[in-house]
Amino acid sequence: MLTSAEIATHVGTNPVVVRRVLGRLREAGLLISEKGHAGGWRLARSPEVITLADVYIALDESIVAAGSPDHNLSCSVENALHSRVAGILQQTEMALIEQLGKTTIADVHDD
Amino acid sequence: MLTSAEIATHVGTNPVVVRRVLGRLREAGLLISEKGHAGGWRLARSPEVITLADVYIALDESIVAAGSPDHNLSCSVENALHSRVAGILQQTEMALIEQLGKTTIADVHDD
DNA sequence: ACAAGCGTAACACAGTCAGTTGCGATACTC
DNA sequence: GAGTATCGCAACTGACTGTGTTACGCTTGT
Repeated sequence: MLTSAEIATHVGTNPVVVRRVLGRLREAGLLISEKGHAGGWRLARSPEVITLADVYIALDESIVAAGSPDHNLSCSVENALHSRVAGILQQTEMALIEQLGKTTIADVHDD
Repeated sequence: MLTSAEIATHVGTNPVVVRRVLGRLREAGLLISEKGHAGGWRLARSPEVITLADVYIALDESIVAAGSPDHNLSCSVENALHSRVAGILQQTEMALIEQLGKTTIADVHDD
């Protein structure tokens, strides 16, 4: 069980920033936070069953993202380009998630 | 042969912005710009042999990029995490480029 | 009651990017 | 040679974003 302040000190930032990020992981069910005296943060599940993909998805990063096609755009070339690129990006994102899914928190910790 | 002003009007932006972007494609050898009266922009090669990967690389996007590992960081877990993630991202980026390489400008144009 | 912790809102600050203006250099036309 | 159209580039602005910070309320254990 670690407090926001401890984590913040360790990574060189501010407790509020830590709570902002970890809060999203809590919403996703990856972490549990406890309030009050002796509160703090801990993993919601065993580190062996949390993958980097879980974290990536929880943070909703979508590094590889295609914005919506800006409907009603008159240029057919622009449309065609967007379709193709969007397809490729989606495919790439799935590949990324698949790769991230192969590494667990425990794997990283044991290196 | 199109001028920056024509292209800018078409995509709804400013000629200078167009020149900024297309200038990078020119540096990469994908486009040729001609100065003076009746100048403008044209493809440096046939659209059949320019791929989306060429454009992606020319623009140096690196959508999927891992910053340098911030050398000399004391936390071994952080190090291990960075190594693994960087590897996955690099692999993903290569896959993206490979996919982009399968589509040429001509392909997009003919849709 | 008090202290320690999270949750959240509000604000400041720096960085980034599109947009804009201005000006010089180049090349074509007359 | 004068005029005009174009690119090349630098400088400035404004919007947006992300981090950091402060402040305050709520929860929990001693």
